Amino acid sequence: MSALIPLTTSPQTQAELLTQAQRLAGYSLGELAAMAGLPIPKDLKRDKGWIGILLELWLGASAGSKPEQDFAALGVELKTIPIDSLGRPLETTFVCVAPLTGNTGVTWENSHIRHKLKCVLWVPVEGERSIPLAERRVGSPLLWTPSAEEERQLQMDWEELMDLIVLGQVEKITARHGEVLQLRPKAANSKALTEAIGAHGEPILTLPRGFYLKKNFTSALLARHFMLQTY
DNA sequence: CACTGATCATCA
DNA sequence: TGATGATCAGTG
Repeated sequence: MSALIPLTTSPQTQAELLTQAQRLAGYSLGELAAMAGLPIPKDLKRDKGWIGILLELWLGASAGSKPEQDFAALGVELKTIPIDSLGRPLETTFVCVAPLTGNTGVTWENSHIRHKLKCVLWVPVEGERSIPLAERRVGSPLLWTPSAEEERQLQMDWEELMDLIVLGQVEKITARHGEVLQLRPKAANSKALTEAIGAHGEPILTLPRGFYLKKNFTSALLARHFMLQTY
């Protein structure tokens, strides 16, 4: 019997990473935080990334702020995803910031988002606000690589959205564009602006945008793996 | 219910 | 400012 302890060093293989993630399944966030010596906030209002940080700690991810995958050596990105009692996502999933300028030569193949989604370790966590944060439990992890169909969907949406961005229509994009991928603000607040291309090709200032996976996509992805109902 | 736009903390 | 980690909260 081995004690449950956080990985202090990066996992060396995907199998090691997955095994460690599997060991966490069933534990509450309160238990994992206590064992890791991490203070537990009352709720996530002022600590929206707290669960992600906690899981990074337990899984030996290079914690913090690197513009790379969480497990660069393994080519794996870590994503926690809040789910309801039936395993359905409660929120869209942020993937990465969308490039609004300098997109010459950018294709789906060499895009940042494709690289991010090449391999993702999904860790579902109970997310209903009726459950106190400390009592929410970690679910079974899923090491995921997009299927051909999933990648096709992502590419279609990405190309549609990027076309609009490049053509100066970024401010006309709504969250309904795209079947599985959406573009929404991703900023500190509404006063944080970034450069983009205007309707007449001129530079404009607009809210930074991010790519988010819609719930229908992540729901199906989790369902495919866990064989849960998708409705 | 999904969509919308806004927001929070931390780091370089 | 923009990258990392995301969720909040109001409206159709």
